[in-house]
Amino acid sequence: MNRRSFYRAPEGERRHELIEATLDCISEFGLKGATVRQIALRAGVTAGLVRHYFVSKDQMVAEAYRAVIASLTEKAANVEGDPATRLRDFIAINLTEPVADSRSISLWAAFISQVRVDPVLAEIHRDGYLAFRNVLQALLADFLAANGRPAGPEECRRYAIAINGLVDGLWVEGCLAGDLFREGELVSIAMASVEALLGLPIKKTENK
Amino acid sequence: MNRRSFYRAPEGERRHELIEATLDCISEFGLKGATVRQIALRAGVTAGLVRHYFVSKDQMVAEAYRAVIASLTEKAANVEGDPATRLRDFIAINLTEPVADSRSISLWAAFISQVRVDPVLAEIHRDGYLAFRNVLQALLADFLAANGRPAGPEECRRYAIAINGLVDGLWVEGCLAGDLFREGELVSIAMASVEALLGLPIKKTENK
DNA sequence: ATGGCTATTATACGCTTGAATAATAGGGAC
DNA sequence: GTCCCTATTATTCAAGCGTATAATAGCCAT
Repeated sequence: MNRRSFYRAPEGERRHELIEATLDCISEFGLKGATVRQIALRAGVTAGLVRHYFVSKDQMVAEAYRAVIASLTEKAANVEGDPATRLRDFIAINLTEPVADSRSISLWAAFISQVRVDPVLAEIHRDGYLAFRNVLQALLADFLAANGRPAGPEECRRYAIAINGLVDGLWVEGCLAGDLFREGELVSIAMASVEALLGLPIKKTENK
Repeated sequence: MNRRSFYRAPEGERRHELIEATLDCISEFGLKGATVRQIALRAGVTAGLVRHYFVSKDQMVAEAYRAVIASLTEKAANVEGDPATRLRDFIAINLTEPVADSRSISLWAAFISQVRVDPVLAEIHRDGYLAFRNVLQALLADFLAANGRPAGPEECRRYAIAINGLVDGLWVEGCLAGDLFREGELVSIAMASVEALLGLPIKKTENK
């Protein structure tokens, strides 16, 4: 008796809540501090429920990682407009919130640190990385073609590797020490750098 | 009786062994798997000894992080020769072993993921990052001056942020998926990218 | 050689962990 | 309404955690 009352949630909703709670805990307390009990507390349920939705805590964490990768990727992949606009937006999206914030990099780093330990996470990571880079590579191919500098796959690959590195590196810098930079400074540096790398302007221009 | 025989090590040596064992365990099993017992096993001692050298496991981990930062930084900071050579070496060192390998990034990520959790680690990180970037910034200032393009602190800062991001990003890419790149490919891409960013050649030339 | 200091081992303790189980409450079908 | 299914709570368990304490072995000074 005196048992706590509760809301009986639809499966998808509850799973989503649990995954979000998992990510909250990992970002706030680290992988070590993200215990089943802490996660359940955050999700507003009791610990036993986790095992009703996931076969193990590890599986729940892996699914949470998929969610992180997806959220970091999807925003950047959905840019629209002409090639120059898409390229600019791609850069800006990745270097401003919500993609660039301390929660994101905490999660990213927590999972990266497990890539050597857990082959499941390693595979999730590799898939996400290649997908991300391929989006960028296609974007660069379009942009170069539209600006009278069509490039073969090999050249695009090298550009994609370099610009991906640049954007990722600036993303890390911004996430970890955003206060060391002025508002919009990283985006501005990234834009100028990409222009220098490609040897082409990507600024918005009235050339219609 | 029947107590295990042991070697009575000098303090510095034993501390160093314990810290190395800590790093080995973190890189192989993650922060979660780096337990006092596992670390002691790796170091060839029993668990109790840890507390003889460190006031807590957390303190030992923090010192281990300092060691990581130092090893990632010192090699890059000790480049010698004329400015162009130093710049080239700086890039090459950071993108080849032993700085660029999967163990390094596992350790780096494990600690980064704790920056939000543990203020001590956060401070260690920030100090290391700024030191690293300042080395690069000084290096760029020298290089630009030596090539007839002297630049003020603000311009050097922007270049340092961009190139630091580029090198860090390529470092991450290489550490996590070295097999996706050809031998020396990342270094080659980095060299070409830095030349494009600065608008100056950094290749070895016979211009004496 | 031997006495004394301490680095090291060995063992135990209290706590937290992920997981398993049993009891119960929510809510749709009828 | 009442029955039935199952999502959820409550409780328990063994294992592993970091730490504390006491016994002991290595080794230097004498």
